[in-house]
Amino acid sequence: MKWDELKDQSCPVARGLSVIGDRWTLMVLRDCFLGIRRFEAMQARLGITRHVLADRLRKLEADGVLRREAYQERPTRYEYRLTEKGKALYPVLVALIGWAEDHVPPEGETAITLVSRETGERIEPVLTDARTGRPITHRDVTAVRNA
Amino acid sequence: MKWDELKDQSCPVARGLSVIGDRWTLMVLRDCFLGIRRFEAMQARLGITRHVLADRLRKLEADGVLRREAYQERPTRYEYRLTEKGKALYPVLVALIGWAEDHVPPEGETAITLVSRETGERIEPVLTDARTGRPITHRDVTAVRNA
DNA sequence: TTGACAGGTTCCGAAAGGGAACTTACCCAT
DNA sequence: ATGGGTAAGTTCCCTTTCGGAACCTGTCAA
Repeated sequence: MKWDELKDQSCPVARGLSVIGDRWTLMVLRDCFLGIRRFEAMQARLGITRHVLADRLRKLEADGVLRREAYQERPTRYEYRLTEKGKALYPVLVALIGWAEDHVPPEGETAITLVSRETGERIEPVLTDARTGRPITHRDVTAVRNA
Repeated sequence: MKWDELKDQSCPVARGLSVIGDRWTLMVLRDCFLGIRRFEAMQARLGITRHVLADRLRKLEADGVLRREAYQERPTRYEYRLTEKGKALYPVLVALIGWAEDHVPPEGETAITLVSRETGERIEPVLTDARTGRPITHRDVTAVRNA
């Protein structure tokens, strides 16, 4: 299978990965959530090559995850902002952070901590079922194939 | 930056992606969660080339996400199973599924639905803070850099 | 001895990625 | 007007990775 055939698959994992499954894409989105909006800043922070960054931003815009907005004229310069669709990816990023914090120990110390904007306290992300309020693990949940 | 330098970074997103940031890795893990354990079966389901699949399985084993277990001798054949570290990735996969279901519409119909193993009812994954029980969105949470 | 099965490995050409320099278009200070 | 700085890309070249298909190994069964 080729990579671009993924988006047409019926599996939601495949469809999701067709957008964010790339090596750099979630790193770009991490920076977006941190408020980084400009090409130069992203390139400097990520260490990604300019060519690849330009390509990823184009794709993310095409997929509706980012939107490009002119922040000055003459010369026209654009910055990249998360759309609602992009902001909806936050739980994916947080789930990944939670896993990495628990299972992929850093060399030195962890750079960021997620805190409540309101109380300033550290948060502990856990995925729950909105209906029952109970945590979701692979033991409680099973996937059924739709007929 | 090269890809394999990522695992040494202080950012948990980078560390997480150093393990599962690859194009195919989460697809492989999806199959693992569905109970697929053998090379041939994965290769047939994923359409990934055998070479890349062998490589990914090796890396996932080296990272402690999968463990290889002999299921027969003469000739020795191995199957791949999720470790606890691997099982802990379930929320990441579910968060991705949730996002894709809401924001990346399929061509036809969605192949799988997550249901409670107990009640059989459809679940609605939502990321919450274990302390307060409240949903986590980018609006409620902010990242602070550790000094 | 031929074939099937399972889990790989090997080979090749094609596509993607890394690194660095170049381009465009403007502003500002000398 | 000349040179330097800023920002967002693009272009070039070379290396790495990927996709596709064939081949290998060990065993059993017909």
